[in-house]
Amino acid sequence: MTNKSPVLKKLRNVRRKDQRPGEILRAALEVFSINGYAGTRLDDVAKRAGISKGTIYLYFNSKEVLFNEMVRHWILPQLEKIEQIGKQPAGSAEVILRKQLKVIYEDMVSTKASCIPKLIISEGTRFPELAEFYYQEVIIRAHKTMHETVRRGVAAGEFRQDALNWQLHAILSPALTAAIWKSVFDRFSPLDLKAYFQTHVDLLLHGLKGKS
Amino acid sequence: MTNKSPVLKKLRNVRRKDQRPGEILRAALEVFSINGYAGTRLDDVAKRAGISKGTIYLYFNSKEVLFNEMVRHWILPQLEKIEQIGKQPAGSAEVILRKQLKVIYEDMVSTKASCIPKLIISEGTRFPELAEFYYQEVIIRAHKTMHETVRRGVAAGEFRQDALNWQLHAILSPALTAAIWKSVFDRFSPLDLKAYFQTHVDLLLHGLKGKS
Amino acid sequence: MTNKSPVLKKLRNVRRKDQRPGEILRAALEVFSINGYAGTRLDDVAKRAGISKGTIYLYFNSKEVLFNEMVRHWILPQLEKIEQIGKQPAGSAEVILRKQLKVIYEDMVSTKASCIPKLIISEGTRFPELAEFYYQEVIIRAHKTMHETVRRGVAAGEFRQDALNWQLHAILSPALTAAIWKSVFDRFSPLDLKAYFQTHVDLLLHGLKGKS
Amino acid sequence: MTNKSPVLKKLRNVRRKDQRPGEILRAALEVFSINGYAGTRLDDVAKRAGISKGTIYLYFNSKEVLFNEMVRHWILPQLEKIEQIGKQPAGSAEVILRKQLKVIYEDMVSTKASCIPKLIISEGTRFPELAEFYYQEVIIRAHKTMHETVRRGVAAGEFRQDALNWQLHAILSPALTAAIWKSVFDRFSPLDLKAYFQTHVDLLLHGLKGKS
DNA sequence: AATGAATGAGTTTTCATTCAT
DNA sequence: GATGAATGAAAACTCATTCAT
Repeated sequence: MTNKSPVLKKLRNVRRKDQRPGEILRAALEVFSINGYAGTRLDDVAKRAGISKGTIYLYFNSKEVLFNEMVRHWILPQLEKIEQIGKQPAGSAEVILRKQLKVIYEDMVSTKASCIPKLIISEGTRFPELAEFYYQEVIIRAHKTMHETVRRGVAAGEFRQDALNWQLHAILSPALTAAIWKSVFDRFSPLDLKAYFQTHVDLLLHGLKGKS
Repeated sequence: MTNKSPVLKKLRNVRRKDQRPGEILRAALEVFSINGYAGTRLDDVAKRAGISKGTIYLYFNSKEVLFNEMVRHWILPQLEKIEQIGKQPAGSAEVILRKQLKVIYEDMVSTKASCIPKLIISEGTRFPELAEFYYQEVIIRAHKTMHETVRRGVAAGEFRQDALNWQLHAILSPALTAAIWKSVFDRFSPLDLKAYFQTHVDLLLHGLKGKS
Repeated sequence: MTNKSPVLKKLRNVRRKDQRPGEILRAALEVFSINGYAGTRLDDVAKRAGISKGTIYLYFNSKEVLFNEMVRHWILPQLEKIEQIGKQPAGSAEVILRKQLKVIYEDMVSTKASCIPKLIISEGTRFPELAEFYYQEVIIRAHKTMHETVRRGVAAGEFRQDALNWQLHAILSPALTAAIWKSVFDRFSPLDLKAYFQTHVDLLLHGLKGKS
Repeated sequence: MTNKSPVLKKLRNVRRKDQRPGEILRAALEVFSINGYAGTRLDDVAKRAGISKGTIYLYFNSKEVLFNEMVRHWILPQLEKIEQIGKQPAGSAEVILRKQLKVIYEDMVSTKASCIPKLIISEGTRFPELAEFYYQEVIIRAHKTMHETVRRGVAAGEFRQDALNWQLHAILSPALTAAIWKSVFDRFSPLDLKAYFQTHVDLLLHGLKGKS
């Protein structure tokens, strides 16, 4: 009966109270990413969170608000990863680039939030601010950081001169494709993420280092 | 009053009759790709096709049937392109690869059907047969064809030995990314498709040809 | 089988199509006036109109729109009566006043729309534009017209001088009270409208004609 | 720290305890009279009373019970006024009538409870017992009392003989109208209650005293 | 073949009521 | 006694589908 102790009860409750929105946001991620915005019933989100439909409305004013806050909530970890990418220690451009790509794969592809890119793609037309937010805060920032690394490599004579002109979409896109593959096609042909990552890095570095 | 002639009417009608499903499929592509399956109202499809909602049901038994047939209809051209890729004439592996990639870009990215990948990604979870169909008939076949080209290049000493181990997702993914970019982010930052394609080919060929 | 004649069918249909909104507005008047705005379920309006819930939305965009248009629709006849009041022929002020009051009673109290005043009173706080519309277009205009008659009577020496200072609410209020009584208390004590009207006219005219 | 003394606390609490229902009934009057029964959320009543929603249920078993008790609570003062009307001292019928009307105006129109008539009108259909209670205990009793005064005036030769036949609605209705006006239209055109009362009395007495 | 009015099942949203603390 | 988080029944509103014309 230890869990009947008033102190413990209070503790448990406080924790629950604070967790509620988080639980909902987690359930929302799972359900929205399977069914999309319009295809998701709040009943299902509630059921997955183990609460009743009405409870959602205690924390989020509408389905649309829930969706928006959910996406932003799960983008945050990606933003933090981007920060890390920028703070790479000194070293050869190649080493830095490898580390940066590794960080991107780890979060964009291997975590719970790996379905975020799919959601942005699916709902970007209906929620343009969300698409723009993702574009500005995740894609562009990641691009900039990695471009800086390429610039350093070129300056050091490590990379080909014309690598500077490369479209950065082309440099990052394998990571995006991996995230999508995990969400959509993995059931038909599971992705060997390690090998895939290796291919990506090889391809990129050979491309960067080869003579123009 | 020429357009009141019974013969002309009939002619016009026959033509119309044949065009009807096509008009609907085109309207459906446009509307579904913007709103997704659940977010699309048949009213909007009808409006865009310039017909009434009931007419859709003369040609398609349900929203779901329409969606499925629509996707398959617009995947067809991609299938045909894939066929062409396989029938590449002899030549250096590099030349063939360039041509193959060009064909893929032309159809997957530059045509009306360029939103199909986005749709497959968005609705693949809800329509798994569709996702599988796309996986088998488009992705796998394109992979196989290109892998054969790589094999030829390796045999001829044109490409690095270990290129055979490369995950083909990584080889094709830039094209997928381009299609998605066009659908989702182009409004924020328009993609320079020519330059993007160039980067992709450079990256790939330098990677393939570089020494292991 | 005469009603299967194509012409008749068409006629019937056209009539129905044009009547639909009117039928809904009638049902809405009946149900809203019993339950008030918030207490009314559109299901009940639909049931009373003999249609389904969805049909209401073919003609009115929301419950609120239906309510507003309903009130305005049923106020129209009152506006027309007001017009008539203003166009009274010459005659002694007393005769004109009697006719004017009769017209008011006939429409405000004896018709289907007699519950409009009750609705305005009940919902005026929540729909201030509606209350103001009724105030401006019904109350004020009726006031002005009758005040003009009083003025004429005073000028002709028929009415007391100080009658001009009378608050017109006090002159019209018995009609309002009668409408309310009909809607609320008639079940407990049915109003003898003829006698009530007689009292009102007597009271008013004795008051107007008595010496100051 | 005096307010931490247990005795004071208890005192304060006792007082609070006794005031609680009254505070709720006051808040309920304000909110119900603005939004009507169905349009009122208990949350709003609680907020206005400065308590939590659950607390209401400590004193009232349901929204319906609260509404009923609230109306009866605020009708009480009107009942007491009616008692006073009946206990008028001797004097001319005119003087008594003036005093009686003054009392009615003072309570029905000038107090916090002046929105009660509007509430009865709005919700009378849904709460027929309430409407009947108001009819029997307020309207009928006021009518009877004033009719007795008229009878006295007629007997004394002070009023016209046929005044006895007058519908009493017509005699009291200006007061009702004033209460309604205050609740609904005052924002568009504020009622000058003194002048309005004067008109009412003038009109009535001239009518009563004029020769038939 | 084509229409579009009508339907009603399904979804979002609200809110009276309960209850653990 | 007081709270306010949680519930779920009920109501507004939507839209795929039908069908009379």
